[in-house]
Amino acid sequence: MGFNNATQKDVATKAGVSQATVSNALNPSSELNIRSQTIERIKKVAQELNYKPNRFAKALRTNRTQTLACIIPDITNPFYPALVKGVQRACEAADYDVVTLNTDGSKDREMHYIELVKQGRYDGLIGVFFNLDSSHFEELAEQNIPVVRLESNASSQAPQFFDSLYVDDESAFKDITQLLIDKGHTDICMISGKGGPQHLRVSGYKKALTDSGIKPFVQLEEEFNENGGKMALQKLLSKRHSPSAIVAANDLMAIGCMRVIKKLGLSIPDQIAVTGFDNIPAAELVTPALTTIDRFQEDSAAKAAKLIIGRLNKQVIGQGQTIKQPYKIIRRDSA
Amino acid sequence: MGFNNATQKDVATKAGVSQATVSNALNPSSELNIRSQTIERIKKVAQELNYKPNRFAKALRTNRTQTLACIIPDITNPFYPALVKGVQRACEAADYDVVTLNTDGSKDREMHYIELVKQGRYDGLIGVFFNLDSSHFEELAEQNIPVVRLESNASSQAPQFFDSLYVDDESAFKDITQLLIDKGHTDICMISGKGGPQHLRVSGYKKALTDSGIKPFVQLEEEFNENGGKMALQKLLSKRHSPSAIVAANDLMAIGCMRVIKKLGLSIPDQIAVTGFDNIPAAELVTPALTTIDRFQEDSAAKAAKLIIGRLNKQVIGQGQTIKQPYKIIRRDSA
DNA sequence: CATATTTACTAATACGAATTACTAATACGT
DNA sequence: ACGTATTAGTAATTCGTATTAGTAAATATG
Repeated sequence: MGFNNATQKDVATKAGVSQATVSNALNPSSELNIRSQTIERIKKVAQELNYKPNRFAKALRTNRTQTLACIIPDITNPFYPALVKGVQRACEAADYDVVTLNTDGSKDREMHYIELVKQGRYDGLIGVFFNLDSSHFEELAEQNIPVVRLESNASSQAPQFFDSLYVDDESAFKDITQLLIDKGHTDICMISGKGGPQHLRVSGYKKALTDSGIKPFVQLEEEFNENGGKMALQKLLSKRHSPSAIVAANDLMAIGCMRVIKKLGLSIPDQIAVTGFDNIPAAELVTPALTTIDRFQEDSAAKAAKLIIGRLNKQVIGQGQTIKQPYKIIRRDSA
Repeated sequence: MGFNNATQKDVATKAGVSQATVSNALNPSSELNIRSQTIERIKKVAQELNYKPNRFAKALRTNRTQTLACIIPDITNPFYPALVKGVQRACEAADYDVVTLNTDGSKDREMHYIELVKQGRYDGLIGVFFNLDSSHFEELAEQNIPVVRLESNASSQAPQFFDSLYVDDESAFKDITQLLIDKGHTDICMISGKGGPQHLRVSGYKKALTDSGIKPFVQLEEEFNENGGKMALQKLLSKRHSPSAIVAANDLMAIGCMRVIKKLGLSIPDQIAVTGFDNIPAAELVTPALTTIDRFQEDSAAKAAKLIIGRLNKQVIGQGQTIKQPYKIIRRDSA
């Protein structure tokens, strides 16, 4: 298992200096004086021997693991791969490893992974949490372990133990509902799951309607996936006549809902228009292609990772920030 | 950064023994004799102090990192999340971390990551490689770093430097083509990308046709994604009259192809039937739902991870194995 | 009963890098 | 010319664990 790796000692011997000097020469942060020609010589030898610092020795000494945790509900949920990729991209550039952990959206698992981070297994974490509030991150903050949460609203309470990148879901849903209103729809319903951020989406939908004097109708469902979308629409139709447009809380629900509409022989968007949220890959593959909202997951996540690394390098300091991220309506054929 | 973690020394002091004894008591693999009551006492104290071994110290000493690399082309390709999840599931159970690395399908990046593994950064690797052959894994084998490749055919040449889990693509495509034949199709074309495993898929398709005396027609395209599917079908239709069925080399190509068919106003499957391969999540979301082949990615990948861990624990020894994995035709509405 | 063996541990060291404390040589100020 | 800085390094120690080499006491053997 992993032999033949040159160590600082090997470099030192070949360059005719001590191990300490190699360490200092290669870590320019050091305060010690070394002649620049010596530094050059050492660097050259290091290159010749293909010296790569042993990150475990380094971690042991410095308490820095060069590894970040990326904690998400479920990598097989099509919303998350782009997020993970953004984190990986930013981390690769800085030679950080990233370990992706799935919580399944359960509080126990969210707390379990936080625990691992507290134990110093990772230098920082980027995460999407459904069940934790600010206080769960206090100890992490005390230990100086930076955290970025990717969220759906501005988490406002001070003290802020973490950085927060959020998309203004309420405003996004107000916008997409407005899009439907502008297209002349006067009967617009919403289907949504019951989970965390979803009430903001509902409230955005309602705000747009109130401004236009349209009466809201919201059908909630436990699951917020494709099946939830199917169920919600069926319940909705059993309660009232069919609306001219449906705002779904996310793409998966929208797609489930489209399935039911098509099965009923109704046309999309002519008889019922449908909108989603997330712009998952399948959104442009379904028929008709789904009108939805992109949250630029990959870029936001990359930004999150850079922020963490910035804090680890003391380039970013001070209180946790709450930073709004952009979104964009993607007009396709379903509305 | 990660203080307040109890060490073996702390446990030793509190239990009134030496650090070495703690180490030995907690690592039952050791050959030393320790009274079982002493072991119990140490374990109890360890629990009280919430002792967690420092995995970097451990890694430094043992050259074992408790981390596996999972090397794939692209986490945002819908085929891979399930695979990654399978690996994560198996690794979590054994307290291994998994670092997921994206190669973008490029040879440079594939080799780059192999290099990292050689440096001892990970204990083993599970990977999908498009551009590497057996010889690239020889050094890894010499260093006793176990490798499992997830492949599309039995890689046969001895000496076998790695384990291989493969799905018999040729046979799968023979089967799905046969399904179309059995449904009465007599004009079946195939669209495919040019990349690695795809020629086996083409040859499976051809074999089925030859047995039935139908003339094959294959349209190749550079990209093997949705766009590749679109392009391939357009080229195909510019060269010959439209077939009654199309076998696509994967789901993404099938979906692209379906888009073109629908745009032409032809019905699926009545005028043209379409089949895919992979059973990505979008396959059941498109309209009509795609008939395709499931490769049980998640389970295979979990098996791969367990195999790696088995080798690391010396529970599995000997030459690399080549193990066939199951597949299953998923009949939906597109064929 | 004297010696060999086993039992149950401890002391010392190693892993590779970072860091603290030290030293030898040169330069500087008065 | 003498004491003080500065320069350019080195030696020794540390991080937490695993392991090798002991050791002291208890037990077995002839």
